[in-house]
Amino acid sequence: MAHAQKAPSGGRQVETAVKDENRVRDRRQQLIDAAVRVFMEKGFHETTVRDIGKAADLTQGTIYNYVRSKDDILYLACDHVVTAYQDAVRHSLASLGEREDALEAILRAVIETMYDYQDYILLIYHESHALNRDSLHSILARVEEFVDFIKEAMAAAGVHDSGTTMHIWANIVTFLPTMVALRRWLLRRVQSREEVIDALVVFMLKGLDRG
Amino acid sequence: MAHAQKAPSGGRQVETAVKDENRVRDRRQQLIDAAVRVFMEKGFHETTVRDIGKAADLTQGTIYNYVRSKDDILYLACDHVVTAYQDAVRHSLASLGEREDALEAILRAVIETMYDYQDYILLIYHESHALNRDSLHSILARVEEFVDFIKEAMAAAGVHDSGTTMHIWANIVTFLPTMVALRRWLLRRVQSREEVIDALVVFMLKGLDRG
Amino acid sequence: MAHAQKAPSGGRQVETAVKDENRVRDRRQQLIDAAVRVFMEKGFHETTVRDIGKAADLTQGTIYNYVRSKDDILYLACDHVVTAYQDAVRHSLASLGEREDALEAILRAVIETMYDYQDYILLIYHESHALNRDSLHSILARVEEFVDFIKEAMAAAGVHDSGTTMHIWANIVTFLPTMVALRRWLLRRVQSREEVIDALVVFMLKGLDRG
Amino acid sequence: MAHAQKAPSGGRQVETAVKDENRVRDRRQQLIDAAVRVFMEKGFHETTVRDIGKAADLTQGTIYNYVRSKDDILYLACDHVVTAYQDAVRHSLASLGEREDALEAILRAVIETMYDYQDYILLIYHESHALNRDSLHSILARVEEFVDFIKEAMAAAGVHDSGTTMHIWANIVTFLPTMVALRRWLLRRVQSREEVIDALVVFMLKGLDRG
DNA sequence: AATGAATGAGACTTCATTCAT
DNA sequence: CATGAATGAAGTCTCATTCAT
Repeated sequence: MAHAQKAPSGGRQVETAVKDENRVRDRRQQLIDAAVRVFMEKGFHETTVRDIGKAADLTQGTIYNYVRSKDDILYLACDHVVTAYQDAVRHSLASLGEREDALEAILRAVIETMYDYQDYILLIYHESHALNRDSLHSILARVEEFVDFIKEAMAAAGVHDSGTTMHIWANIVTFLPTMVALRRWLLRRVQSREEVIDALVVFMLKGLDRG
Repeated sequence: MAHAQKAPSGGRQVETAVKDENRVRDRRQQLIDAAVRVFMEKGFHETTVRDIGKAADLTQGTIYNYVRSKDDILYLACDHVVTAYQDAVRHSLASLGEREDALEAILRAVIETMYDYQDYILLIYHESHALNRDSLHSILARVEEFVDFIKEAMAAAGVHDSGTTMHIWANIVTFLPTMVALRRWLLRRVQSREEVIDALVVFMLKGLDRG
Repeated sequence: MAHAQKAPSGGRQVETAVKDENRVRDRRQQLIDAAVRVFMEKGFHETTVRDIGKAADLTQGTIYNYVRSKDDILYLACDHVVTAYQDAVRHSLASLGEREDALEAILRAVIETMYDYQDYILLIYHESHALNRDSLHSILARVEEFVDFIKEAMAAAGVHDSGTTMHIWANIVTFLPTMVALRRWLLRRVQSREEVIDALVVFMLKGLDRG
Repeated sequence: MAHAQKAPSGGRQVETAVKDENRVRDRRQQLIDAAVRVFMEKGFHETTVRDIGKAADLTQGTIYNYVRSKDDILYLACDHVVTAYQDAVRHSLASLGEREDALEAILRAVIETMYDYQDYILLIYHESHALNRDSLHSILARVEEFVDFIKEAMAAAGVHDSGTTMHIWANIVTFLPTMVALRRWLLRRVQSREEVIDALVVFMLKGLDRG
């Protein structure tokens, strides 16, 4: 068992045979970037480890020094992608302050970021079910955490209702925007980015009694 | 190996080596039912043609008399599943008449059917990207058709707005309910079926200015 | 799980994907003969499944229709080899009758057969530790059974002593002859087959108080 | 990469890249001890060079400074193990003197030492055929030398017969005791160490006309 | 001399598809 | 038309060995 353990904050552990942490971080990023790219293009199952290696400029043997299985790569890719999206939203909201229209700002941030990260979102929706139990749970836990984060942001923006309603609302607010990714083939034919975003913002504001 | 062609109403053609149309229909249904079942359980890529055969009580050789590839089976399964869901909604709305609350009835029908067909919906969202171009387009065409159908139903129920808004709205109405399937792992912890349905109906009514 | 089960009398089960029992028997024999040949020449670990396939005139895919793993092949080969040796001894002793010199005949049968099956015996001594637990136990059970058989034959030939002594004696009688295989590199330089056999028979007769 | 040559007394040469002979001797002993341990536990083929390194507290790179291949390690391990056993026997017999029962003492020494070195003996019988020609010949030469040593000891103890008979006898005396290792799974169920040793001594004494 | 990351050949195994019966 | 055995391409992963630092 030459593989040691590395714990990305809060996620599941992916073992590595390499000791130098900096190197692990760098090579993994190289690997993840390539994997995300090629998974988005061909899908996880159609992608071979060799494809990933080629895209990452790593030999197969080297890849397996930083990861124990192809599944690990998928996990790392999904984790990266989810984190990237959520961080982008959090970052957007960090500079929010106590504005009048905080709620609208939240909705807009969520949707706009979704627009920017469409491909990432699609990757998650297409491939996350190929994750094994542990990996999936780890990813879903991140999503849950994000839903809670949005729930709190909404509360801070003055949205109040029963717990169950807030729960559904937070789910709607985090889920409905995925439509821009999952229905883009149908939306793009008719609407521009701005139109879609505006329409969704308005729709949700009304749904949240803030129309 | 003369594969003739068979056109399932409106979809892409799947070739068969068998002449007798009735037999083709029967065997394919057998195949589809089994495939849907096993795909829902294990996923398309994890399922072997042998698995499907076992579930359908057909040998591998026989399967290939009614289908040209494993991909064909996926297409037939997806087509079946989408059609089943949409037919169920249409059926629900057929008995609608000119009620006052037609819009709410539409929304409720869409969501409730979604609840009933959760597993089917998941199958589509998980596996449709494994379809080849033609098959995917065929399925998406069905979805588009359904969105249009809902759009018209909404109009008939008195919802009027600009074309682009109606387009987005119809997309929201057909998309947001998939949340009950795609977020069930998070919703089920807190809410009952009725609560979720009611909340979604109310939310959408307001979003559509009918709250 | 397309593999059904086949139980070679008393041994562990090796699954097969093929239904026709006659075919399974024939193909397995083909496989086993080839495997024994090539294992004897190159050893189990140095032999690839492709090598076995080439020797057996079976493609790799076909092999895996009759066996689930390379380990299964080793098990089948070991089982065959042990059985062949033991059957040969039993066969020799079947025609024994109630002779005066029954004990000597037993010893001679064991040793001579060992001489004839030297290569088989070497295969067992070289590769049996590569078997997995279950397979090894199955093979060892066969050996134990054989030791008991010899023990009874010795008793029938008038050898009597305490149970523990009989146990050791039966072990010696079945073990010492393996020397002709395991020490052949050293024996062959000096002695002929007959000399070795005679010397061993005489030695054992004396050891068993029948000199 | 200039590998120089080092000759372990009388065996085949194993090259090293390191100059300092003391260091070579020390590191190799470290390596051998670890290798023997891990080979006994998992077998040669199942053991990776990394495993050996971990057990020896040496990195892979370092190992290859003292050895040219994994096969070299096996050779060193086998050589060590054979030597250890034989030295133990020789040591036992050194203090023998001109006793009446010298022959019995010899037999007892051989068997008892075999008992003590069971695991070593098993290692030889399990893995020596993985050695390459040269290495194997080197080990077998050691065995032959030992057989001759025992032959002479027997002669000194008054055992006399024709050359071929003496040769076989010496082989029996050195081979039969391996039964305590190779049949221990069957012997241990019934007999204690002392019983087995006594029975073997008695059996061999009689076989050698000294019963 | 030690380290440990990189390499890449090659092993086992799966499975969609074909085809003789 | 059904059967089910045969095929072989292709995939994942391991690991002995090398080599830059």
